[in-house]
Amino acid sequence: MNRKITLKQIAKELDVSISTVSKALKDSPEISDDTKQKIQAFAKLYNYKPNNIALSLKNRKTNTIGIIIPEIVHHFFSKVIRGVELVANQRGYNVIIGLSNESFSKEVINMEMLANGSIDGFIISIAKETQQLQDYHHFTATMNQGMPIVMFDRVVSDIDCDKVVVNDFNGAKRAVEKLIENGCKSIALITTKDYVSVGKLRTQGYLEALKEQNLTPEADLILKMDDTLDYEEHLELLESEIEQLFTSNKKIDGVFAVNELYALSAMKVARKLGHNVPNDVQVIGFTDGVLSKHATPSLTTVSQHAQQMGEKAAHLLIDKLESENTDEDEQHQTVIITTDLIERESTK
Amino acid sequence: MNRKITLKQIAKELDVSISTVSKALKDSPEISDDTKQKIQAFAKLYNYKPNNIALSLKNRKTNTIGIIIPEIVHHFFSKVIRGVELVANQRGYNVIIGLSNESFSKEVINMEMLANGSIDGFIISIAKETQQLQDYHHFTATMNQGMPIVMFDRVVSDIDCDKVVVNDFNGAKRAVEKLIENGCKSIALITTKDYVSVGKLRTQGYLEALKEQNLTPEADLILKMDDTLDYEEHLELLESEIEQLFTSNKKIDGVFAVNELYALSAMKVARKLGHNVPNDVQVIGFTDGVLSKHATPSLTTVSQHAQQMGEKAAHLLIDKLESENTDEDEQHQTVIITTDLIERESTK
DNA sequence: ATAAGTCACGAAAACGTTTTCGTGTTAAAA
DNA sequence: TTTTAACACGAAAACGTTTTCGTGACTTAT
Repeated sequence: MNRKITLKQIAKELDVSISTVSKALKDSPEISDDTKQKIQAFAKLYNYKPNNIALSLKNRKTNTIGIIIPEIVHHFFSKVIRGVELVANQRGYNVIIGLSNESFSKEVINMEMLANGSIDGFIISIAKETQQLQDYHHFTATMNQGMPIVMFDRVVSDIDCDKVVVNDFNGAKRAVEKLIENGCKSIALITTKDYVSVGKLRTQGYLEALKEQNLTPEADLILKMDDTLDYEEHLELLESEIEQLFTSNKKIDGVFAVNELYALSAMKVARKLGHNVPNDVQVIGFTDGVLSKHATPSLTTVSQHAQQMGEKAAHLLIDKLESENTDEDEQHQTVIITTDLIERESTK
Repeated sequence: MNRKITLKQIAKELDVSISTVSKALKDSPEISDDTKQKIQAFAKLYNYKPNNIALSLKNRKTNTIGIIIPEIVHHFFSKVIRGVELVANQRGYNVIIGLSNESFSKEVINMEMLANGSIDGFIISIAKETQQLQDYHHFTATMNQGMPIVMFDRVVSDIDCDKVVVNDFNGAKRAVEKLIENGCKSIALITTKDYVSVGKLRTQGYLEALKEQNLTPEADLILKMDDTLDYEEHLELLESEIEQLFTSNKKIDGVFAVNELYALSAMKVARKLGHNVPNDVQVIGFTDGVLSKHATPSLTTVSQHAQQMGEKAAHLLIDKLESENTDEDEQHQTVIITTDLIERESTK
């Protein structure tokens, strides 16, 4: 077991000073060619690599970014991580993950744990519970310490930082327009309670599309799910709610759902009730998931370009980290990733 | 912008030495109650938290574990990560991720980047390319430096380290037995080329099940996919291969596939060819995915308990990190997670 | 009153780097 | 021959901790 070799050990072996070794390995002109050769050869032989922790301490820079997300077993978030990791790696950074599990306290603890020197900046999508509580002190505290934050997807408008979001409003609007174009007269919406920012925006997009086409929204057609429940575990609850929606509104011929699971369940329930998708009922979901692609019939969805969001967020953060601009009054930007409507078999 | 406060600053403000501050904050009996109170109050006021990097350097311990996986946009791997993160957090560790993207060189680079002091140990599932090349020098090198490794799922038997695997052989065997019990006479296998360790084991399980039931395996019924291709992107290739399998073997009434995508595609093709699942053809897959659960018909699968694997791997690693036992000749263990057959609609 | 012991604190080293600033030696210039 | 400059290297500080050891100032026991 040969522990990693240090400058000090090399110096001792070769009977020179630590400074000399350090400089030699950096090809400093201060050191004679002879000495450099000797030291470099020795270092190579013993596979010397500078200790990252020591460098971090010295430079007060870890070259590591922290990403805090509510959940990792989720196609959208894992794609975002992939994007973040991709550009982070390209630009010489590591990525450390923290899962809030949708819990406010876990989000806070995770951030505090990482903010004490472990990372240079955060990329965050906030927990549902945080959105409900509207307690953002941990964000402001972190930023006050000079640690930049980039929020994505679930952002909070009160906080002034860089953001990467999807145009939820437009994406939803476009989806509903598509349903209308395809002849739907009675379009249901399956969404979340309003405190979830993205759910709210998508709902507004739905309403706007109806309005522009002079259709009057009906409260009966809007199903707001309580998404504090984990419907992955309680599919039957979700399905029974949707079934009720269908049975009490026989004329439904289109469904826009704010996520993949709702959309899929809608298709399932529709089929169960004897409706054909897309002939009797057309369905559009929202997300980047695998389910949409592999469902039968495959699901038309609004694609969020998750990986692109991750890449953009990482670029924004690293740009900020590497700009010497330490002004207090720097400008923050919000990047909007445009959604695409991916047409598949669940629409005509 | 108030940068994080340090011991030195507190010491200066209160006109005591750094040592005194450090001890006071640790409630050392060496320090008088008066001074302790004063210092603790001040520290609390300024929200002092020790700098992790400095601690890491001092203790030569980062309390961070690195996880290297081939791909993160994958239900199995993200569940493993969730498991790792869960116990890591419980036990006071952070998790830093590296994606090999199935590439040997990225795996090596990632490991080298992290091995230079950033982490205390690795949890790894190796890239396909590494499995092909059979070049494991980066693993041995890392371990030689005294950095422990825990491998999971895709492990390499030549390397002596802790491992967490699924009983691929038994899981596959059980699945095929189930098909036989359910009356299948002609069971096809859709698997990968043999260099993928898990694919190989599952294939062996398939063969063993047939053998025990005195069924003779037929080469025609075994489809080995070249999994260097990304079939998520080229579904049609996969499907045409499977279609050929079905058309040249009309009597197929059961399919065992070594992953979710293959199984799903098999169902799709079967349906396309006019077969009913499960009445004409029964299908079983292998994995923990979402697709199986939400497919129509939902897919009977061999569950791998990915999260449990992650948890176990993390425990193994941290146990090793925290055992003072620094003996060279320590024993390594291989933990086998038993699979479960989850019966759904694709089997009778 | 002196020796011994406690108390409360500070100095300094250590973890592994980088970098600034000296400094002794040699070579070139005056 | 003396002054100056270049050269090649080392000492030391710094990043922020923890911890060992030392040491004055008291207190207690003799």
